[in-house]
Amino acid sequence: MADGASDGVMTVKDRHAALHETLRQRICLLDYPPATHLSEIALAQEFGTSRTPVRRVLARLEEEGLVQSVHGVGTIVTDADITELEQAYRLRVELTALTGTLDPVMPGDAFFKRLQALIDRAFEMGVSGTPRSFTELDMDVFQTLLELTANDPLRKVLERLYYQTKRLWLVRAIKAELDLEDEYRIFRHELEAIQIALQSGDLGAVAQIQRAHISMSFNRLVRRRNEDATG
Amino acid sequence: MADGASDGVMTVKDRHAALHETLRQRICLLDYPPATHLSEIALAQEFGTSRTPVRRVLARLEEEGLVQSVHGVGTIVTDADITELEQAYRLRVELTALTGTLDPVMPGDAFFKRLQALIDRAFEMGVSGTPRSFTELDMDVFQTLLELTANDPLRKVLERLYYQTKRLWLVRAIKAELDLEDEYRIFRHELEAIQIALQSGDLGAVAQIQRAHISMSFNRLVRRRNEDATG
DNA sequence: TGACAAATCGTTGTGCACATCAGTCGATGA
DNA sequence: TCATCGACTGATGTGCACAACGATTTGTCA
Repeated sequence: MADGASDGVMTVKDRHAALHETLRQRICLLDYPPATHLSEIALAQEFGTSRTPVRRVLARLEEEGLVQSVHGVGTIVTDADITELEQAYRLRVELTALTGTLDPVMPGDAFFKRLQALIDRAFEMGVSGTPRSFTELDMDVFQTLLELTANDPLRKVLERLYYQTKRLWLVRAIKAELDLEDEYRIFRHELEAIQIALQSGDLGAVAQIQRAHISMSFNRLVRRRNEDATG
Repeated sequence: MADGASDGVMTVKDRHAALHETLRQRICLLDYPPATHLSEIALAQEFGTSRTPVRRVLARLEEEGLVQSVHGVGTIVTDADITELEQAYRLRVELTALTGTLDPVMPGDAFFKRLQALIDRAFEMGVSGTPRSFTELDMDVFQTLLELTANDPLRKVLERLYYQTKRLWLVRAIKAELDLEDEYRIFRHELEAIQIALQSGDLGAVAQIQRAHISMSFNRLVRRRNEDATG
């Protein structure tokens, strides 16, 4: 991971960013499931520091809506509730479309190779992949495709919304409330479509494809919820 | 200001929010001009607390791009540079348009009265208003119009972008690099247009009007910069 | 036996002392 | 006189002890 500078030095902000990324990963991969109590002291000991830097990271995670700190109670991982995250999801859909119109950047050859490697990973995984490994792949794909826009504020906001909403899918997938075979197949198809659009040099199309798939993914989540409710 | 709960109690998060709002206001109204060194100790003494809560607020302001903390140097108010904020401005333009399509809410009578009061303030100010008092009015208008959408993530992002970009205008206005009479007149016209669209019940039109004016405002800032460069 | 109250435990929030770092001023030597 | 090195100053970052707070448990009385 691109933690520190090109040297081996770990400056203050690097450690902060590394810890933030680690905890965010653990929360979104459900290593810390919703309602988990995070101990500041335990985290401080694990990372060989004191509570102060840990608290700073937890405060940032609270701003991002992934945890919630209550005085006298603890720092609890927030629940991934679809009704509360629907607004975030719909905003994410619209913002994804903007990546095609706000400062799109045509990538170089190295990008195409990385994308091909990601597609290979998706096909190798096939149907044997676990929901967790699939989510890890999805995160890598997201971070990669984020490079297609140079608009930094847009990237920051999209990253926020992505990690806010991504747990919804993983929770449902682990509970076997989703047709995983369908999900994997659709994802592979999306990757190929994006590759085709990229080879055509149409970054607007890439954005629209992503937008469509995010929207469809949300609809599948909602549909399954409604079916469970009526069934 | 809606600081605490309905009671007079000031809980922890209320104090945090109040301090954050205060400092943000001071930065965006140029009480702390760009490059100002903010002293954690001085702020702690002013607000009758210690450095710890102040540092938490400053960290949040740094996330929002209003200040920058450097170890061994200090916490400095960031520069309001138009080239760096152009991406944020363009994103703000597009997001403003989304307020008309993502969870728009038709306001009640109380809202119309508040809007009329704001319009009255704008006309009373006329040409005698200072750039600062004009910005204060603009902030109140922004916060009011933000209620026209119920999409909370969208509101949070828009608020962020607004305070990031608003200093650009005020800096130019104070340096008399803008035609203030024009700016005031256009703003009053925008308010009336919004009122008309609201009375028609067309929230999408309200969003488009705002979008157009934000875009035009940015273009006036850019145009003036280019003229100064060539002149 | 049940209900209520007080003590206890663990947690986050705060304050303070110290470590660490960058910029500056001044002494010192060529 | 100028350059260079070093101490000094003031800032943010960190660690630790304590305060404030909420949930739980336990003890007591009706």
